[in-house]
Amino acid sequence: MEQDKPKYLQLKEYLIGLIENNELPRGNKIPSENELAEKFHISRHTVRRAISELVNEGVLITSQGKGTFVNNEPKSRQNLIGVITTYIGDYIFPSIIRGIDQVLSENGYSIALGCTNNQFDKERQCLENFMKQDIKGLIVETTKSALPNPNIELYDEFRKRNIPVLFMHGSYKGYSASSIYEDDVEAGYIATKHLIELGHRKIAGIFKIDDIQGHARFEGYCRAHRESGIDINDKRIMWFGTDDMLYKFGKQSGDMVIEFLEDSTSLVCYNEQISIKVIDIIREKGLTIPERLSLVSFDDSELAVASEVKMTTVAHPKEKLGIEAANLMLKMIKEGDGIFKVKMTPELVVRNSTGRVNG
Amino acid sequence: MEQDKPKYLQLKEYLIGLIENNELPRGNKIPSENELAEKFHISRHTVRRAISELVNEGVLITSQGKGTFVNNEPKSRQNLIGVITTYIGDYIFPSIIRGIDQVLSENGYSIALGCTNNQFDKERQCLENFMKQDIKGLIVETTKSALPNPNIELYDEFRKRNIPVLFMHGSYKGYSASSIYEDDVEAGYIATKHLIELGHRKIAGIFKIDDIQGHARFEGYCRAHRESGIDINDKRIMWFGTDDMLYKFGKQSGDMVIEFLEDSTSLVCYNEQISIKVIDIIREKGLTIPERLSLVSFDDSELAVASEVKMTTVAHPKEKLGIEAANLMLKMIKEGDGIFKVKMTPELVVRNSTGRVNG
DNA sequence: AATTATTTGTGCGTATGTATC
DNA sequence: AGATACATACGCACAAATAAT
Repeated sequence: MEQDKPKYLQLKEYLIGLIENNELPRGNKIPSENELAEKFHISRHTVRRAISELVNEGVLITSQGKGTFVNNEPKSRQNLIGVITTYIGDYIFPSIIRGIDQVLSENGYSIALGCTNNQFDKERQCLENFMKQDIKGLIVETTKSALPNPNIELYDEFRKRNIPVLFMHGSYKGYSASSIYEDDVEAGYIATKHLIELGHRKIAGIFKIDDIQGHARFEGYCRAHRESGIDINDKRIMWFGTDDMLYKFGKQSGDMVIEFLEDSTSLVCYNEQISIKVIDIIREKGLTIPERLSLVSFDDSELAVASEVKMTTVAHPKEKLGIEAANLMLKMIKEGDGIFKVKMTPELVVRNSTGRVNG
Repeated sequence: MEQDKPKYLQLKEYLIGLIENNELPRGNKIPSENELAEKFHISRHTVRRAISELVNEGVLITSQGKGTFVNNEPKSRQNLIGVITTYIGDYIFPSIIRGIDQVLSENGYSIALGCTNNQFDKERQCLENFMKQDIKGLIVETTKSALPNPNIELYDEFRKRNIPVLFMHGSYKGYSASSIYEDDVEAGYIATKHLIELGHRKIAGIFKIDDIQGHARFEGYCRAHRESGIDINDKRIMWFGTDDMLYKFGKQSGDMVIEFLEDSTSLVCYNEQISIKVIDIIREKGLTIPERLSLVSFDDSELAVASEVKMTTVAHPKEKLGIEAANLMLKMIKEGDGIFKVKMTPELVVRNSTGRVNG
């Protein structure tokens, strides 16, 4: 033997080597304790120690009177990837998960799921749960991504343990990490550009204030305006947050929304859950889309074609984003550290909620 | 000491007892090996064996030169519950998962997710993945539940390992297991009954053929007819499967659907994904709901109120079903074996897709 | 700063028990 | 019944880390 390593460790390595080189195939009997002791001129006690540790690690199985055997099913590898999403009612969530699951399950991984309901304390709970699981990677849809995050230290802890973390839909401000996201600035840009090309100049916008996606889409909205030399009027912008979302677009707020849209000929609307409600409000007032108001939405979910008015919308990559996220995660697991950024390009889907401006 | 158990096992139990009774609080030093050996009149070797096993189990931590200590963070328990769903695009899926997650995360469990896309081979893959994970329980939304299942042996394997299995949305035919489900017969019944009470006698039905839910809703449909002495006409029943679903209700099939509905004044429609498409087809022909056709749907998802016609529908318990499923799972884990059946009652939500029959 | 006692880690030898073939 | 192989158990010696003197 070699070096000054403990003899029982040397024997362990020797046995593992034999198994890995297939000189001791699965299920085979290994030499008896006495044989090993004799061969390496060590005591049987020392042999037993090496074997007992390998048994504990699930590599070997001992059977009194029969012998010691190489375990057929190697250690049950954990192969879990943690996935944290925000508000699971997020209507594009199932597509994303499906994409992730598709890739991961093919590679022998499973998804461990947690949802935050877009609340920091729930996010923390998820992270702490996953910390106890032996996950191999973490994919996180950011919670209230436009705000500073109080759970950064936990994310650091994962990285300290060499567990790669991948953010979806934008990472936290000022926190450097791998991320995969739709190019939301571009999405906001092409949505607005489409309306401008149809002759619209009075373009209202509804955006989400506590998600970075809302900020980005707004930025695209602004860029399209600037590029075309159209001034942006603050009165045409409405912001909403996770908390007042239900209220602001409920039945009781119909008049407020109508008033907000009064002076505009078109609307860039944050997502289809909101768009559906806006369409309802407008229809109830006897107004029509796109004649009275052209509307561009985002995501291209089931809801985009659920209404009689089929929405013109900027399609979110959804399932494809999930697939790419999973592939990137596998790469990160393989290659170890490094910060990756993947940006996915959105596409405009023109249906019949938009038309040339009237008058 | 006692009995004829191996001495090292007796010592292990003694130490575990001390820890559990808090006589050796977390982080404390336990007596040294020599002290224990002396106290119990056993050799130090035997003491070491007991301690080394406890170290391996994560109960103790040894430190050369310092001593042996009770581990502060007891073994990172796995606490994973496997959840298998069918086609994840199932539009009520997010709600169910949210319900499950809500309960499980509060109890320190995480969800391991897999989806089958309603295909048996994918279901098998999920089960095999979970077999390798050390899951504590399994909640399964049945795949093609009306057909015999080729993966029964795998479910048996879980039960052999004392991992409780809970089926959602009906268990497999002829397989006795715990299950939690909406009372779909009742759902079909109250949907049909509602139409009958509005004076309808010519009630068409669209049902899914390869899910047991489709069969059950159809059964309720039949019962309501029988009870009211109305004959069922086979020509008013349309069946569809997972595979021909997209085709049967796509644009190209509009005429076929219209022809199918020609002689009926109302429709009981399997779910809202289908209902939305039927509504579209009808609207394109210039017909109106509920004047020309009253429609009752199932599930009460986002889609039910997405269209201009707000659907009368039988509300699926969704989130509540998820919550109940998770609670039942926790109970099964605690109490061990036993077969539980939980039936949840659906409720009719009357909106404006149904009206009194004309003429 | 060096010494010493304590505690765990490594290693050998031996004996007996028990399951399997 | 006997040989073989693992399981339990005792005793001893020395190494290495730690803490207290």
